[in-house]
Amino acid sequence: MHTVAARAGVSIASASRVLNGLGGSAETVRRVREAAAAVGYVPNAIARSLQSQRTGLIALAVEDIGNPVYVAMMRAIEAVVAESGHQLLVHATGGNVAGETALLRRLAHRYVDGMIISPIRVTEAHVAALTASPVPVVVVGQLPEDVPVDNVRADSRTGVALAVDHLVAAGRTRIGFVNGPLDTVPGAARDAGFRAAMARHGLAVEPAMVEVGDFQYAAGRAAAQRLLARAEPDAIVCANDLIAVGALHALLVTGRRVPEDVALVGMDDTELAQMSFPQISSVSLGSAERGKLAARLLLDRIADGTLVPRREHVAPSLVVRTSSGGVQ
Amino acid sequence: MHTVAARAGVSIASASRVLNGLGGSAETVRRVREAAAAVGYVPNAIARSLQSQRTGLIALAVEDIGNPVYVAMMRAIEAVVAESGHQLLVHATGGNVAGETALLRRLAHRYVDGMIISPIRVTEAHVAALTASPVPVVVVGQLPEDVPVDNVRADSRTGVALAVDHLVAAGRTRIGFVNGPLDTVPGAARDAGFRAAMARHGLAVEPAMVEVGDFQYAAGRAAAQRLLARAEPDAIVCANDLIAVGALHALLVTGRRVPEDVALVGMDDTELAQMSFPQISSVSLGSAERGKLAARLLLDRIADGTLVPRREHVAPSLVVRTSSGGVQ
DNA sequence: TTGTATGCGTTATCAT
DNA sequence: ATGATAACGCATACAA
Repeated sequence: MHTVAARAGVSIASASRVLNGLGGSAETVRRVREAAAAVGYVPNAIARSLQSQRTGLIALAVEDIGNPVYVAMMRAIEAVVAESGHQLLVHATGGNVAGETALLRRLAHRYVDGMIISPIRVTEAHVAALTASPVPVVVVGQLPEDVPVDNVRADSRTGVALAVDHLVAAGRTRIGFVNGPLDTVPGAARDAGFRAAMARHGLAVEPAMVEVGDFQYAAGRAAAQRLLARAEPDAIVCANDLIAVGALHALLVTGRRVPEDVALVGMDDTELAQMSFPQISSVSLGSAERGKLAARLLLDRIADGTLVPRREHVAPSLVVRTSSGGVQ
Repeated sequence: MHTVAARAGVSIASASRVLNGLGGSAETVRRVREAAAAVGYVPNAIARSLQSQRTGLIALAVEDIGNPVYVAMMRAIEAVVAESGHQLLVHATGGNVAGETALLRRLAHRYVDGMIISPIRVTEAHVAALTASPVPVVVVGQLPEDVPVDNVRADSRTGVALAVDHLVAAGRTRIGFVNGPLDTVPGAARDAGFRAAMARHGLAVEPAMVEVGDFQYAAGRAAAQRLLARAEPDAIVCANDLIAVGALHALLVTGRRVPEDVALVGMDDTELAQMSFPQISSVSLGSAERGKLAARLLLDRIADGTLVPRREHVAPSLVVRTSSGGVQ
C-alpha cells in the first residue's frame, strides 16, 4: 500500500480509499489503480482483519468428516457461508469432550468470526465453554433448554418411530435395533424413540434384538453380526447409515436376503444409502436443511449479536427404498 | 494485554514477555500471571499473526470433499499438520479451473501459510498462478516437469496395469473400462494405462468396452449401464471407487453375479470399497501416504522457502477383495 | 530485568 | 478531495 501510494504520488490514505472504491478524483483514481496494477498490489488479509475485527472465517466442528451425513451438512453450510463472503474452516473433533471444549475455548482467540458445532455428547464443560464464548456459536443437535445459544435440532426420536411404523405396516414384527453409544445424545434419543415406538405398537423389545456399537461401519457390522448370531429378526433399524451398511453386509454374508428375509432401515439418508445394493431405506433427519439453518442463524448473529437465541427444528421424513420393500 | 499490564502495574512489554515465557523477575511473572488470569486474558490470534506474519493456517483444496479418497488424504494431512501446530482450512473447488486459479491467486492475500492443492486438470492458468504464488504450495497430482513447485504424485498408469494384470491372471479377457473425463489428468493417465496394459497382454480394446462418465457414483453407474447394454465383459476396471460402486450397482441390478460373471476392480482403495457387498478389489494409489508426504513437503518449505523443489512418488498397489475373486 | 518506542498493513478519523 | 495520524493488538529492538 505504501509502495502504491508512493508510486502514484498520493498519500496512503488516498490510495486506500481508491482501492476500496471510496471517492477520489478521477485523476487520483487512475494513478492509484495504475500503480496498484504495476506493483501487483494485493491487500493483506491479516492486516485488514486486525482493522475490521473480522477474519471472514467460519468454523465447522463435527465428530467425523468421513461420515457422509457431515459431508452433506458441510456442503449446505458451505453454500450459505460462501454467499456471505465467508470461508469455511473444518475441524474434525473425533467426538472427544476435551477436544471439543478446547476448540470452543480457542474461540476466544478470535481466529474465526463464528462456529457451528455438532457435539455428539453435551457435558457441563461444553455448556460452560459455549456460554463463555465471545464469538457466536450455533449448536447443531440437542442442548439443555436453558442454554442461551442458537440451536438447530433434528427429532431423531420421531425419526426412529417413522422407521418402526413403516416396518410394522409392512408386516414386520421381530424388529431388531443396532444403535450407537447410549451415552451420546443421538444414541440415547434413538434408543428411547425405538422403545417408545415398539411399545406403541404393542411389540416387546427383547434385549437379544438390540445391539450397541459405534456410529461407524465396522462397529455396525460387528454389532449386527452379534445380533444375528443370537436372534432372528425380520427387520433391523439402524441408528445411522454407516451402521446400516455394516448391517447389510452382515445380513448378506450370512445368506439372508434383503428385504425378503430381513428388512433394513438406516438413518440420515446419506449418499451411502443410495449407493448400496440393495439401496437402503433411510430416515432423513434433514442434515442439509439443518446445516443451512445453522449457517443462517450464525450469519444473523454475527451481523447482530443482540438477537435473542433462536431454536429451529427440522422434521424427519422416511425415504423408502429397496431394503425395506420399496421399489428398486 | 494493555489491561493486564495496567492491572499488574508493569509495562505492556513486560506483560507480553511474561505471557510468552520470556524472562521477567519472579515478582513480575507472578503479578502478570495473576492479572492475566483475573481478566481472563486470551491473546488475539489476528494481532499475533500480523506481527508474526503467519496465520497458523494451511489450506487444502480438493475437487469434491464427498469423495472418500479426499477424506482419507485429508485425515493424513490433518494429522501431520496438527502436530506442527497448524490448522487445516478445507476448500472444495468443484474441479473448475476458474475457481482453482482464483483460490491460488487469493493466496497472495496471505490468509494461510501454505496450500496443498490437488487439481484435477492443470492448465496454463494453474501454472501461472502456481508459480506466482508468494506462499508455499504443494501440488498433489501430475504437473509439467518444468514447474518449480513441490509435488507428490501417484502412478495411476501403473495402477491400472496392476488391475489389468490381476484380471488377466485370473483368466479374464473381455475387460471393460469405465473412466472419468479424458480431459482430466487422472482420466487421461488411466486411459493410457489401460490401453498400454491391454496391449501388453495382446488384448484388443474394443470401443464398446470403454465408457467415460464422471468420477462420481451416479455417472459411473450410468456409464456402466451403457457399457453393459452393448457389450458382455467378463471384467470391468473402474477409474475410481465411486465409479466402481456405481458399476457394481449396474451389474447386480441386471442380474450379473460379481465376481462369477463379471469381476470388478476399482481404484483409490477407499472405505467405500470395503463397505460394498461384495467388497470391491481396488488399486491403492496411496492417498493417505500422498497426503502425509504433501503435508511434510509443505511444512518443510514453510520453514525454509529456499529449498529446491522436490518431487515425491508413491507407488500403487492392488488390494484384492471379493469382487475380483479374492476371499470374502 | 524493565520500559519506551516502533513496526506489522490496513482502515478510519479528522483536519485541511 | 486529500493528507497526516491514530488506532487495531501484539512483539521486539533498543535503551535504561
